[in-house]
Amino acid sequence: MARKASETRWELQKDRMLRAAARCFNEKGYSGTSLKDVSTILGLTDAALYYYVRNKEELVYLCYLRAGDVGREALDRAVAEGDDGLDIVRRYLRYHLEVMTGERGPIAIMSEIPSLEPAHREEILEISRRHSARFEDVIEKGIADGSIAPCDVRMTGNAIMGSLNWVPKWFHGDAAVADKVVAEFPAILSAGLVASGR
Amino acid sequence: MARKASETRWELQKDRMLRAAARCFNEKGYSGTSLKDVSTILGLTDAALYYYVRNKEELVYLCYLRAGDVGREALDRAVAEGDDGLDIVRRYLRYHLEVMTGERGPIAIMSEIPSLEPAHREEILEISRRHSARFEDVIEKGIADGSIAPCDVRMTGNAIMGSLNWVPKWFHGDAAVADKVVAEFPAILSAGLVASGR
DNA sequence: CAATAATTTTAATTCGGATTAAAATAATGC
DNA sequence: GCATTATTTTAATCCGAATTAAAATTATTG
Repeated sequence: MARKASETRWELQKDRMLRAAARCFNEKGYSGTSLKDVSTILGLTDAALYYYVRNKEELVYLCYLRAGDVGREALDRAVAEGDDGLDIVRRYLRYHLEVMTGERGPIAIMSEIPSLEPAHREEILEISRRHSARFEDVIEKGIADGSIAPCDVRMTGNAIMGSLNWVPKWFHGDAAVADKVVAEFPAILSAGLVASGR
Repeated sequence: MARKASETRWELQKDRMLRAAARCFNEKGYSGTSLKDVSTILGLTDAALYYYVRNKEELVYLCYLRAGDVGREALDRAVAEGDDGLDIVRRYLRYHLEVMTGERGPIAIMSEIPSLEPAHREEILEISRRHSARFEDVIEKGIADGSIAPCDVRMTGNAIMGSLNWVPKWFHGDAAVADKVVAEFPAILSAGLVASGR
């Protein structure tokens, strides 16, 4: 109830909880994850989670909100720092993958949006749609500036984002693999975009 | 598609059930799907499903087995009919996508392997691993025959399979989109593989 | 048509994990 | 050290979907 005075500690614990939950959801699936699984990672009792969250649905919702933030921040940064469209795509992929496979991870795969309650579902869907649209805009920009070969922007976006979204399914925290993912994936996923003559 | 000449009514209904279940699982998530959701699509009562399957876990398991079959058949056919490594990759993608987006679909996304019971889980994991390994072999073959540019085979395989696995997440049966997916995806996903000079 | 098997339904029951309330412990400010 | 607030636990309860058993319906076969 009270959540004013010591927001720092509260938020730290809550963030730990969200990371633990994301890990469970990604690895064990949503239905396979009980609140006990999450709380055990934190060294707590399942009931303790209700101090931070109203219910399991909200736990998923917050994981997805966090996932959305991470994606948006990566794209923001790529747009801010990047050069032409192709460069922005590659930076975005690298930045996003760095977080996914790094200390702030894991990031929840948004597999269970439909089981969110309507208001939350709409919000997450909107975030998701907006992110895809922004990414497609970058591809279009790349086509316009000549760095990216003309292509079906929607399908290409779907292809790249799908691959990215699936990463947490097979990446499970191995640091050596993380380096390889960050090093290889941006090039692999953007290889098909490169305009001829580059 | 190796369909038996005479399929019993039981087998036909069971197949309908598996497709209905795959659709529910993909669209509503596993936890969001009740047996009632599946049975309603078939015009049945939830309890009727138990005539075809021992329990919900087995329903998932059979959906995944089916998904595995579809992938294997597509790869078999691509290997049988294809030319060099790159051609096999492209055919595989096309064949697999044709089934995913066609009449036999939808195909279940294997998101909930961890919640399968141990024996089933191991079996599905093994099928999944074998499929990935076969796909990576094709990429290696392509590198050897010069059709595919040298690359990190494991990462490249992960990238392509991830994108493929995610398709049922955003494709929901629109025939026009299906055509576009089949037409565009194989090229998009294999574009990065092409050896220079092709 | 009778008889048997196949399929589905009705009507419970079960069961595990989510949720809650109250109590206990730990932290913090004065 | 005392009072207040923050955090966690204990110990239920709740709830809904999975599951089951028996009955009812529908198909099949000789």
